[in-house]
Amino acid sequence: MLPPLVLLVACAMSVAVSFAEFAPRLIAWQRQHGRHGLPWQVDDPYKVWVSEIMLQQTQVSTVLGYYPAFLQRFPDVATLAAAPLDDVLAAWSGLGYYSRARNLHRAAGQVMNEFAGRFPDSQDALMTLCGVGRSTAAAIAAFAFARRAAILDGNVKRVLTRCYGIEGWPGDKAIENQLWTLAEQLLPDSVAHMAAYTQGLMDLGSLLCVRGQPRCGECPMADGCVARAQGRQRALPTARPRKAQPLRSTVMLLARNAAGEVWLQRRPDSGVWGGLWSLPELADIGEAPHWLAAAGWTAAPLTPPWPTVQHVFTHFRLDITPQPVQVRATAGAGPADGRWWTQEAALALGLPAPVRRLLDTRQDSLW
DNA sequence: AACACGGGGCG
DNA sequence: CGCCCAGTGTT
Repeated sequence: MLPPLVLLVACAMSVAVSFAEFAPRLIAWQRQHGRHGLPWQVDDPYKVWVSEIMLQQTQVSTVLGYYPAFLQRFPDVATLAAAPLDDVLAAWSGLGYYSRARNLHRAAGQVMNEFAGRFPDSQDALMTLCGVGRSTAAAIAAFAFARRAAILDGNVKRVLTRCYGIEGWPGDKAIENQLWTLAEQLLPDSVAHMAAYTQGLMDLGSLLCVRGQPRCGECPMADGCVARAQGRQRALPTARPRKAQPLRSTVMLLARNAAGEVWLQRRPDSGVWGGLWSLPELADIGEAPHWLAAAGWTAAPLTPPWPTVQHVFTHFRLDITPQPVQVRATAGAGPADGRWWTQEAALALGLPAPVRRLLDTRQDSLW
């Protein structure tokens, strides 16, 4: 472990890879360590386009299992456009996200009808095709037409946010705009290496700069990576903000009889705390008199509730208002699914964590 | 079980 | 125009 001062100095001195340096480093790395010989790394916009659509949300290794047969069945855009949609869907079978296949078929028709069977060669024109957004259009433009267009997919976002220490969720418009601007600033000056550069970005993001365990030791940007200098690889890109969990609230009835026992009832087998013994729950304190009457109990006037406690689940928060009530129970009375328990016996049961806390002896002073 | 993901759809 | 979704794989 380095002493704090050394870390501080290291942070202060670390400088991100300069914009001018980024592309040359990436291109050199791609030449030596990137992917080569993929079946879509050819000079044919149709083949590039099909691969880019398949590669949306699908890994290279998976696409490799489907691409050759698809290309054999639909060797060019005219064949694809003329084929029945069902044939296209059949060839797509197993790749998932079938809207991509429908869009592919529609876009083939667009190329035939609106572009006379020749793929448009600009990012903007490519974006008019169904299923082709800004990033996919840039990839096709770069690979097939050596256009100076910036891609920005999930892999690239990871590389850029880490290398340049960009904080904030990339789904935010402001952050995404910032990333697009950066992606364009990093493009190589010359159009000559656009394919290697674009492939390099994809490869770096999917081979080294991965989400879980980035292999920084092999990364060409390592010495100029802000995230690495600060040990924040895992913190970038910033995760989507957890949408505020829905807040539910409930009243838990702490009913005690003359013997000091507490009333518990078994919860339904399904749902939260399935099958556990727990306290009776009411949606509102105002229901308490009716609930007690239905139970066949004579109760003392309600005292003020205990302070609300909050319990956090993975998908929601639950505010629990504990309402104590002293009852004079008659034998056999009470809801059918419950019974009286001594405190000791109750605490030996499987209880929801907040219920256990409420029954704990430390709460005795509240009674 | 939660998170991630490019483009489309919807309000 | 901005927010959220569908559908699937990964962690």
